[in-house]
Amino acid sequence: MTESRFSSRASEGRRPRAREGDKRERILRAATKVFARKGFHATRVSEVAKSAGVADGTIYLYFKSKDDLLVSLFEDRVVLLLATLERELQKRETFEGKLRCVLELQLGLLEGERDLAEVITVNLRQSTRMMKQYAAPKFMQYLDAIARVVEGGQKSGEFRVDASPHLVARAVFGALDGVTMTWALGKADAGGLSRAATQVADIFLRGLSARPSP
Amino acid sequence: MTESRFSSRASEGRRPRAREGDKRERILRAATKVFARKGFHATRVSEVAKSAGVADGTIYLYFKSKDDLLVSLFEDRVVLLLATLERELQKRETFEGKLRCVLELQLGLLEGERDLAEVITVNLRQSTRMMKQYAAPKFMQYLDAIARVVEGGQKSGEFRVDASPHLVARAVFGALDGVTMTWALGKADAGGLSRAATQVADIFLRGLSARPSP
Amino acid sequence: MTESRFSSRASEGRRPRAREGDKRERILRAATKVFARKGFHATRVSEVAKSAGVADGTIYLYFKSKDDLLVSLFEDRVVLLLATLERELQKRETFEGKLRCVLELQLGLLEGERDLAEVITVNLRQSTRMMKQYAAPKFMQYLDAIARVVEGGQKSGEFRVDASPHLVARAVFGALDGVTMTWALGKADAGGLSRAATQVADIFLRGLSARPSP
Amino acid sequence: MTESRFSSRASEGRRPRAREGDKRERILRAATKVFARKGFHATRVSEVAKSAGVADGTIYLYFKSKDDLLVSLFEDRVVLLLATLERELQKRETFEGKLRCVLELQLGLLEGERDLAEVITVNLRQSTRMMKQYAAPKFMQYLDAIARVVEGGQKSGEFRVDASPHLVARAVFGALDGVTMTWALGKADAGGLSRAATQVADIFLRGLSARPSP
DNA sequence: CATGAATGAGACTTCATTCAT
DNA sequence: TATGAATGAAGTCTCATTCAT
Repeated sequence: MTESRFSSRASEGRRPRAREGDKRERILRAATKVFARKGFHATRVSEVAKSAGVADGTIYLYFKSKDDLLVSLFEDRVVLLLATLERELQKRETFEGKLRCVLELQLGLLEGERDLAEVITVNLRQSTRMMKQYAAPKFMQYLDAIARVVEGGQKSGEFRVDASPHLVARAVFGALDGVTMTWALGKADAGGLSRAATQVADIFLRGLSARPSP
Repeated sequence: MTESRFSSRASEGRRPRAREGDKRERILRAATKVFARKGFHATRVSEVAKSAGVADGTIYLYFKSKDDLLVSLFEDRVVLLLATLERELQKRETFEGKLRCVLELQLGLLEGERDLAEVITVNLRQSTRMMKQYAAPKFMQYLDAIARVVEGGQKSGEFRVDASPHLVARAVFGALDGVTMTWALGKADAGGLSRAATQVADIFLRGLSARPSP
Repeated sequence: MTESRFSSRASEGRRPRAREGDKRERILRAATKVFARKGFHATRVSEVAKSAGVADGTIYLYFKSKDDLLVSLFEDRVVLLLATLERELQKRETFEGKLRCVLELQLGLLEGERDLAEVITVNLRQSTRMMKQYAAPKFMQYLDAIARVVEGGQKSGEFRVDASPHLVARAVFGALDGVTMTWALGKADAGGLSRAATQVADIFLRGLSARPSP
Repeated sequence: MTESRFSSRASEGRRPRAREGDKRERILRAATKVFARKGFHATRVSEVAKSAGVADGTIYLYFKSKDDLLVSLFEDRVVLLLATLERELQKRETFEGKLRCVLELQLGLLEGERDLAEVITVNLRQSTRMMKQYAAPKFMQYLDAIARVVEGGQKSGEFRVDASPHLVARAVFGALDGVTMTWALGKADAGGLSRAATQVADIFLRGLSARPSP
């Protein structure tokens, strides 16, 4: 994973071209940690600043507002999922493989990043404006990607056709989200998400299969 | 479902014995509506008051704080789900029937109550204290109930045994939560959730089935 | 001391002519107790009501406002001191006797009424408007009475003349106030104030004496 | 008495290290003025802020709460009296001199600071928590210092022994407090307190004297 | 006369954001 | 770039007072 993941799409027009290109990153990392621990609203900008080892004002050199911190977090980390997903989906031949890929990616990317997982599954929903105006479209885009896999599988004859692709997409995403949330809020044991991915994939794939189970 | 579902278990020890016993209820209903529309944090107590047609201070005669409003909402409406679930599960013979029951109830109860659905799937997560200290245990309790159904099905031979009951429970809950969330945030077409319940149930049941699909 | 001490001078125009003429009194007594315990501002009207065993609204049938409660307390209990003082002063022959009378009355009246003592020495000052607009004039009137005793003693040759009567009055009053306050805030041992009166009187009388001490 | 008397011992751990080291001082001065004029409870924090020429929020950079403002006022200004008293008492040879010193200091320190005098004699008592938990102990400490002077005088044979040192201390303090209060609430004529100190001292000293007056 | 649920003005305090240094 | 003291708008909640019953 190169610097590309810290692409500057977000918060367009930021000033610092960054000699030490890591200050923005430090802030983002600190935000993830503190947001996960205390929740978005309960977290003070000054706490993120202290945790990042910068002055309060410095945050505003890299982010437009506290909300932008959350948006940028989403942008920088989650958008990555979409890009990776599209790329990986190409590589798989079967739609079964593609769907399994979706599951593995969504869970695999968060494995080992418990804080990020918690922010995405729990905290992201704390900002309504974000959910409705910003994150929702991204979610939809992601759900569409999943839905296309399902639809493709139906056309190819791999998946049963008596299920709405979009509904399935929502169910798949929700299932993974639910698994991740309880994992993040609970024990968060190592390897838990990877193992979960396989099991959940098995269930969905069998459930969607056009062919009788063996 | 009669008025009894709005029992006043929550916030025990409230003062007013209420000449018109519906003031507390009016506030709760207003809160659900406004929270769904603007989100918990973005909603001002005064907005709930205005929407309920009472004075700001009146809210504090029935609820300890703004947070308590959300807790009570959860208590009064969602806890109901648990009770109903336990009751309904008894009536079903097969575990397939029981699992289908879970799905139908979770979605069915929210059908027609879009605001409530949105509050539960989105807004409830806006209060971290609530999520971690209060709602989480309730969720766990609910998940346990689902897990027990899965476990029972495995023992009876109805369900395949190569899936962790708790993981399945999380996936099932998450899938329904995801479906509800997109429904609440999106079109929320009539009957959508009921139809969804059937389809999602089909997928999970087939996915979990111990017998080869026909 | 007859019912006359609960004369209805205060809060002129009160409605209740009182079948049970003790409700106003109960409220006043409750107010004294609660004010002494928690302070005037920290005391809620509802607390006085509960302590008096009446409804909140009932208080407003007997008193115009919370402030009026304090004013009335002052009126009903302290104004009594002035009246008694004037009466008693007449009976004493010497000015030494008159001054001793002042001391004994001020302390004697509060002896056994610790709550009242605390309200007067401490709580009364919590309402600025009261201090400046209401109590101050009463204090001045009381101080004047003391000053006249001193002045009389000076003219009669009993007291030394090199001390301002008004200053002495303030010092005497303050000394008693200080003794009362520490008594009320502290141990408040029985008989303490009476014994104190004698000692303080001895000091002031010797200090003011025109004749060399024996 | 230099600026050093406004040392910043109080509210330890304040954030601002203060570019212009007088902002805290400005707030304290403004608070003294406004508290004296309107009373503690009737004064709004925003009024203190306006009077100090700072924003409302700035007050909370230097003081934890409105109450802390009063406590700090007490700390910064009154505690000084104790320190000065102990120091000055050392310098006097006779106990007569020491007692006179107490009187002169207590009144002298407030002379010219009418607002402060009013806050201490009147407003300080407006916060019950303050009186009981905070100020009372300080008062006791101060009273003890006076009592020790009296006791010393009795042992040295300067003062008569038929008076409780603690009672005398309370009377002395009260007398000065009473004089100050009426001075602050009333005319507050220049030099009044100094002249008063001498007269009150004369009375108390003669009253306490072990030897016959000349 | 009595009640106590309801009112609503207004206070304290927080904290995201700014800007002079 | 970086800082962090200062700002001030705005929210939650309290509580004296009212008034329909």
